[in-house]
Amino acid sequence: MRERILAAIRRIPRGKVSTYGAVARAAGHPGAARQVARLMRGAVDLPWQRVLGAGGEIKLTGDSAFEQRFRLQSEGVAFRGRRVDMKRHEFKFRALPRAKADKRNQRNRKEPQARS
DNA sequence: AGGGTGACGATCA
DNA sequence: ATGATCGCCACCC
Repeated sequence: MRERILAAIRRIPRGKVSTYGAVARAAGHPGAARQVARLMRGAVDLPWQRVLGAGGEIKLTGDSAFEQRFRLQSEGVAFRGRRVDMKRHEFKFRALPRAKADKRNQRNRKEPQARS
């Protein structure tokens, strides 16, 4: 579970954001939003600032909340009041990594290797 | 086993 | 918009 979640978070591109719940679902663990958050507390090398609460709200408190906002604005993410303008910056994951891989293969499928 | 906790989320007053 | 409530789930006493 840990790896799938971290992988999902790392897929969020610069200038885009997602939510704890969406990351959990994308990793194949619907309902595990809290675990996503928990997991980020020790993880290094992670674009943690791109993960927000539902609706684009920053769930951190105190200084870290300010830092998250600062880092997001630094990469071009616009806020509307206290929340991120999800309309413009929400990153949509493509189903499960599994299904995703299949689709990708299907599309790139043109190798005339089917002979024998 | 039992109870409390949280970078959550959906719902309702 | 704000606060309360409840469901959820892995951890940690």
